[in-house]
Amino acid sequence: MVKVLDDNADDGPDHIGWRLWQASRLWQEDFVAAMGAAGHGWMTDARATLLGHIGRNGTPQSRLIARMGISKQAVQQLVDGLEGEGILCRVPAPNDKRARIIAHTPKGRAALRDADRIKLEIEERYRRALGEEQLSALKAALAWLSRETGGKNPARRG
Amino acid sequence: MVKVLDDNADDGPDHIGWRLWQASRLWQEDFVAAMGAAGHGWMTDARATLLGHIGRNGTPQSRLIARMGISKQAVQQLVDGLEGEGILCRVPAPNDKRARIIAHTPKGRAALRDADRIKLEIEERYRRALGEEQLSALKAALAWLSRETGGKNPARRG
DNA sequence: AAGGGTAGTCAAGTTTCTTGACTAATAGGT
DNA sequence: ACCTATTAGTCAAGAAACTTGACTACCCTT
Repeated sequence: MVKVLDDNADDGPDHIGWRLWQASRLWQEDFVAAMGAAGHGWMTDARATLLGHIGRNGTPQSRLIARMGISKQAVQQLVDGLEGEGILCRVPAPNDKRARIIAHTPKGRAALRDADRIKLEIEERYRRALGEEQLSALKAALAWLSRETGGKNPARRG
Repeated sequence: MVKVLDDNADDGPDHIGWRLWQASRLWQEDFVAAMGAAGHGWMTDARATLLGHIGRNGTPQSRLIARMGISKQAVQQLVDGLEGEGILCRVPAPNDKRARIIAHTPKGRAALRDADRIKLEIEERYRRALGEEQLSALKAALAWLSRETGGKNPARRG
């Protein structure tokens, strides 16, 4: 009879995928919490990700779709929600009557400033703990993973 | 009139949180795809995360809840699903008539073997690309982030 | 002007995770 | 033994973040 011993009783799994998931989740929790504390209670993980892809002068919705690796309908629904919150607005594109530019409202720009500040604060916290060298290595490694494994993500299908 | 120039037209945002999210997502995509190819088409991101927390000899549901940082109902539903797929089963705990041990079925153990292999394959791919040194640095940095920022996660409420 | 690809919308459904309300068993103090 | 608080788990309902499928409107090429 085998002794009933839980072989990962201590601290959970240990493969790199789990660590990535965990770290990502914790970063987002931190970020959303800090944004909430700064008065932007509407912020969520998914919205933060979307907003990160929108430039200061706006970004065509089609480009958001191409970049984010999720379906165009998902992007649309996220934008719908943020439009409803008064953070984003859709303006017609000058060249193409089909296209819309997703841009920040004044309220959105205020949130953007706070978000940028908070991102830097979190990164600074990481830097203090890991040290400049290890943080740089982390960023470099993640950059490779995003580029190499993610480069082939062909905007999905329709 | 400002020139309409999208300031992140090239490759998206660049803060560490986004990189973590991206890397995590790509790992999971790889893993789920490889598991699907190995005949385990029922595998999803969330299920992979849950299964990673279950020891070879089973793990009490309450411990899963404490570890995973999600609500007990979420764990329950995930387990329900995997029980329905024939991957997991709930056996009564010997000491405590309330408790249930979540354990693998034979089918679940087969999946576990494939999962372990695939995790190693993905990690090996990362190792070839990043080199041993950079991969170690990545793992060390992620370990810190999980431990330090995540240690205070008090099993939520509920 | 015709046909094919692109930009976006509408509708409906799935997965994953949430809060709230509940039952049953255990643990501790009196 | 008895009451109470805590712990383990379930049931029900719902929100968030996605998905596929079907559609319209526009652009570009031939």
